[in-house]
Amino acid sequence: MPSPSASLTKPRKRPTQARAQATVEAILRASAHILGAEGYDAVTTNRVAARAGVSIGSLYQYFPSKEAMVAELVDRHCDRMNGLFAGVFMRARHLPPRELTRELVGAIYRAKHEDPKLSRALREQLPKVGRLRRFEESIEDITRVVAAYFEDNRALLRVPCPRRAAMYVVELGEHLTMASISKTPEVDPEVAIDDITDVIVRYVLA
Amino acid sequence: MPSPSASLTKPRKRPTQARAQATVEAILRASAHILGAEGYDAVTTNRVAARAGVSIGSLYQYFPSKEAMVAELVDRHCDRMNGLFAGVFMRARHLPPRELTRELVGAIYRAKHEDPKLSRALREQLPKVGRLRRFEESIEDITRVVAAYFEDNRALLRVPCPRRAAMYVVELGEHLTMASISKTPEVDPEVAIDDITDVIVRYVLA
Amino acid sequence: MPSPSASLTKPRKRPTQARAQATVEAILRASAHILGAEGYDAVTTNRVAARAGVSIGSLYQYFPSKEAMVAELVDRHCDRMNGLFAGVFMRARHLPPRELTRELVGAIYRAKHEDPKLSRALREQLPKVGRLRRFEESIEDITRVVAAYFEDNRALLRVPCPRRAAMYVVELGEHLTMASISKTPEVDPEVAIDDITDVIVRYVLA
Amino acid sequence: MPSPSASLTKPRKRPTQARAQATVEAILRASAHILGAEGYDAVTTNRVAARAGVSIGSLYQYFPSKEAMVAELVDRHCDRMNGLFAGVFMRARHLPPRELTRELVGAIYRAKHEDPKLSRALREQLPKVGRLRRFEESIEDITRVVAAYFEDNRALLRVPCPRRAAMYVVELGEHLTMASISKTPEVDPEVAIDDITDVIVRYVLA
DNA sequence: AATGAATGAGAATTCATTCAT
DNA sequence: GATGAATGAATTCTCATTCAT
Repeated sequence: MPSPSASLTKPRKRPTQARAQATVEAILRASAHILGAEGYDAVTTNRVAARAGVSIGSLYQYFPSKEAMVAELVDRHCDRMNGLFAGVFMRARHLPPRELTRELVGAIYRAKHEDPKLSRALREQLPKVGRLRRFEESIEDITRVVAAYFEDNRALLRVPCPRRAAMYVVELGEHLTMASISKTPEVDPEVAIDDITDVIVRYVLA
Repeated sequence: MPSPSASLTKPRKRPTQARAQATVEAILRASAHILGAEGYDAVTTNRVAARAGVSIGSLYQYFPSKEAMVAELVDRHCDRMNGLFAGVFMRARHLPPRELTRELVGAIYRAKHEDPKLSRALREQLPKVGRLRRFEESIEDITRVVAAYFEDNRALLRVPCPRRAAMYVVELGEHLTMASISKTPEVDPEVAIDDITDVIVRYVLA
Repeated sequence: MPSPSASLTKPRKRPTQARAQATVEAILRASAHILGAEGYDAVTTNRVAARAGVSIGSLYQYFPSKEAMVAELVDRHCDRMNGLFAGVFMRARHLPPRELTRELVGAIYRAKHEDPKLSRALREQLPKVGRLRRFEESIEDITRVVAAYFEDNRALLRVPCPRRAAMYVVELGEHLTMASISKTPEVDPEVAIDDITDVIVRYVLA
Repeated sequence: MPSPSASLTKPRKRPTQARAQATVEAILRASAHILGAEGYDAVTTNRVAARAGVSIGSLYQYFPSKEAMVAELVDRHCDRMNGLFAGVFMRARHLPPRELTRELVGAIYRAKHEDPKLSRALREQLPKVGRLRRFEESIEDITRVVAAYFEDNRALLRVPCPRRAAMYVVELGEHLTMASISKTPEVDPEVAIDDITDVIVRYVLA
């Protein structure tokens, strides 16, 4: 029995057979490709189905709408980023602040760097796809983690308000990685990561 | 100044020009309103014409396409921002770097503050292709000005590459003002401007 | 400014030009034809537009949905029937009961007889088209008129409850005309009208 | 009766048949439910299969098409109604006409009363083509029985044409029961049955 | 026999744009 | 110039039905 709160962007059915799983993956891969290469408006359900080598009907078996399909892409992307952040933070939390920061920025940077245009498109289509709230929540989660870290390490901190500093830092980390990847993908990642780390660290540390 | 005895029924300028101007303004105002309030997808030519109190035919009299219409909006916005930036920069370029930065951030902040939603839509929702790329180009213009300033004042600079530093600084100024206005509108503008200035200055200055 | 309560079946715009009026009529004529000849499922917007010699876009200029289009057909039909009933009742209310009844039945019968299949389809598609309520209200109106007449002429009445008698009579008049027209369109209208009148009169009159 | 010593693990009938029967019943029950509750348009083969707890493949194992499935529903309903009518008619055919009529109306009334919405949907919402015409045919069958009775009892008859009288009477019985059940469910069934009987008898009998 | 994944024709609807008046 | 009626390609989505496993 499906949940009564089934939303418009909730996947339609859990594919159980391997074949179905493959279909879903093919669809998502096709969406991602078109979205990255030509932008959201080029993502039409028929094109996605065609590129996935699947009938349009199959697409709608698994996704109730075009938005749901892209939302799934967004969800996976967010999950991946959140997981990455949490994982690196766990592993590196006892490093000195600069190194910790560099690890975090580096992880995010490299993840987005794999497909800059897709990352950007995903970020931009959040509102259309009803995932803005979810994304903001995950940003807030991260901000909370950072703020807690700042509270615990006030001695290192240059700025007075840990809460607001955390917000700036997260905003800044998110945005500068994105901007750097979109606008200067040719710059050596290590250099870009250094720069972004630098912006953050200089602002925050005593 | 025309003679005061000119017939009251004879308009001073060719009426067509004055009326045409009014029509164009009404159209752009309507586009801007819809764009800010409901986003780019809601900006349809028919709706714009309706809201502007103008027939769809007239809209196409003045704009050859929807893209041209929105491009005009973008152009004006960019012209205004660039003018603002250039003006403040001219006036304040001999202030100490921190004050100069603060002036610039403040100007941008206040300009965006007038219509946060429109500013945001203009920045985030427009397709990044064709004439609508103008926004990005205008950012690049500003970046060039900043980079030139950095080149001229290398002595003050902490970071090695003025070009890249300029990019980070502009992105950061752009984005943090927007984020601050949208996400923490309750914070005193002066405080927000101070913080953003701080982020920039700490990063850049020796 | 359109009414804020604009419903899904409310026509989209009042056509003002003669050409537009002609378009609307052509669309409605085409709908009516297909509905009568092949039933509701055959009424597709594209077919209607094609048959009306009009583009699909034009159809949607005037009707926000397929339902709205058929609803307009229903509305016109109901208006016509109500008007007919009211008109005949006014004109014939002082005739002896049997003649009055015959006039009313005859008017309805002849109106429906013009296009039996269309009348039937219209009647059957009321729920799908969101006009059930409206139809029922107009039946209730008529029932009230009949009930009032019965109250005023209790002496003639055989049955005890004028209210319920009115309901039976209207139900019966509605349905028997419909059934007679659909199932035995070959029977001489005058005979059918006599029969139906007879059913009603025998039941009701002392 | 099979031997009581038959192995308990060996089903008495070929299991396939019993299971198949159960499947068919489940499918028909599901169709009937959806048809009654949400109307014919909501009856989709996939939904029916889901509600029946059966795969769509199985549904097509037992019914070659959607039409066949609904036709089976109609057939059963008609068989039941015709059987009921025939049974009561057999049993009561020698009662005086008024009592006979009352028996028949009562039987129909009670049968429809069991599931008014399904009865109504069956009558009003099904396409009148192909195998689904069966409903109309079944009405015609009943009409023939009534007509035959009228022929055999011309002496009692007030109206000249037994054939047409039969049609009116059946339509009227059908429709007034339905209307009474749907529109005035609060009225005591016995009273409603009396009224309907009265309409019929007054019309027909000398 | 059963399953459920896959199919695809076909339906409704939108919206930038054209053009006759 | 202005108007607004008309256009139709393009898009989303449904649902009866087939078929491989």
